[in-house]
Amino acid sequence: MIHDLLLNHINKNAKFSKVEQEEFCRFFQKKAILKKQFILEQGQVCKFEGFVTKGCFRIFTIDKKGNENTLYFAAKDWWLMDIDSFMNHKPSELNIQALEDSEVLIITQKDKLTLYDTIPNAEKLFRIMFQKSIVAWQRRIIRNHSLTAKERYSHFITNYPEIATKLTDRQTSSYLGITHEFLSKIKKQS
Amino acid sequence: MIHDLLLNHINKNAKFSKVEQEEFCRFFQKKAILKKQFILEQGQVCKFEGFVTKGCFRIFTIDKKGNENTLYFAAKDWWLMDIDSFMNHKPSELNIQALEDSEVLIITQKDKLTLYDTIPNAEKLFRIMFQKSIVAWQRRIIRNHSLTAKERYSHFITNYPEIATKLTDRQTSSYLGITHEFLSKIKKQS
DNA sequence: TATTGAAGTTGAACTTGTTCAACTATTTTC
DNA sequence: GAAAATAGTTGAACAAGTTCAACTTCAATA
Repeated sequence: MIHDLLLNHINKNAKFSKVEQEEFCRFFQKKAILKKQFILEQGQVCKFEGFVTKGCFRIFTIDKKGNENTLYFAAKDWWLMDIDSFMNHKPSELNIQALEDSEVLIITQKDKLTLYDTIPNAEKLFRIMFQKSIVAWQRRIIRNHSLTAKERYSHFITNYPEIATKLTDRQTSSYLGITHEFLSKIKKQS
Repeated sequence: MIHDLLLNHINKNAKFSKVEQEEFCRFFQKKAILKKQFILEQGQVCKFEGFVTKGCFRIFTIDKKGNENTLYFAAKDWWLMDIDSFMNHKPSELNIQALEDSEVLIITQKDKLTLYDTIPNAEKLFRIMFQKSIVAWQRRIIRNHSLTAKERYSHFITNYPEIATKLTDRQTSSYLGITHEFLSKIKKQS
C-alpha cells in the first residue's frame, strides 16, 4: 500500500479509527519528483502539503546577499511545506528541491481544510505534530547559539546519519550556517 | 474582566461560540508573579501553560559552559511554557523568570487535556497558534544565519520595541546569541 | 573519451565576535 | 544613605569563521 508509511506516521501521533485512517489517506495522492526538480520555488504560493515516502528534499531560502540557507532536510517520514505561504496564501520565501529521485504524498490546500472539517481528530494530530516541531526548532536555536560550528557538525552527522550521507558539503554547510570552505577545514581537523 | 485579553487573543485565531469562550476561560486562573521570581526552573517538570496578561518574562536555558541562552521574551499576549516538558512529563531544560511584577492566566496540565476534550475547537485554536509559532522560529533561524549581530540587534529593537526597552543589555545579548561586551560595542557604533 | 562544470581543498589576509581584565555607572539592600 | 552587588564600557589579545583565489578531484554529458 502506498499509504502505509503515512498511516504508520499518523498512528504514532494520534488514535484514528479504521474509518478515519482510510478517509485521511484518501486525501493524499502520490507524486514522483525527479532529482534536482523543485516542488516549490521562492515566490510561488505553496498550494500543498507533502509527506515524503521516498528520497530526500532540501528546504532552503536564498537571502539578499545571495547565500543559500537551508532550513531543513526532509527524508522519508518528514513533512514538506511552507506553512506561512500555505496558511496565508502569500508568496513563499522557500525553495523545496529533491536531492534524489523521490516520492511524496500530496494534499492540496483546499483538501487540507476539508480534511480538518471531516476528520476532527486531524486537528489533534497536527496540533501534536506541530508541538513536536516547535520543540525541535527551539533546540536548534539553542544549539546555534551555544555550540561551535564543529560541535554543530558533529551533532548533525551523529543525529541524522542517513540524511548526512546523502548531502554534498555545500548543502550541509548551508544547514549549519557556515561556509563550505570552513566545513572543509573542520572535517580535516577531526 | 480578567479574561478579556485571553478572549481577545482566542478570537484572533479561532471562531468560538459564546459558550465555548466562557468554558475556555473558566480553565484559566490568574496568578501574580513578582519581579525576578521563577515560574519554572530548569529540572522541574512544567505542569502548566500560561498566558501573560501583564508584565514580561524571559525564557532561557543555561548551557554546559554556564552561558545563559534566551529562547524568547513573553510580554502581554504571549504564551509561557516548556512544550517538551509539559507534553512528555520530563524535566524542563528551561527557566521562566519574571522581568517585572507580572500576571499570568494559568491552566494546569490536567485541565489542558480536559479542555481539548470538552472544547473540540480548542484543538484548532492551538493548531493554528502552533503553526504561527513554527513560522516565527523558522524565520529566527534564517535571521541567525544570514544577518550579522548588528543587523539582528536592529531587527530586534525595531520589531519588538516595547520588549526591548524593558531589558538589560545582558538579557538582550543572550537573546541575540552574542556577549554583552560585544553588544555594548555594537551600540556604540550606531 | 574528451570536455565541461560543479564540488571539495588549501592558504593567506581579513572580519566578526570572544575573552579577560580593569574601570565606571547604576541599582539593590541593609 | 552607605555598602554591596549588578550592569554597562572600553581596550588589547585572541579565536572563530569568512573571503577570495588558485588548485584538485570528481561526476555529468556531448
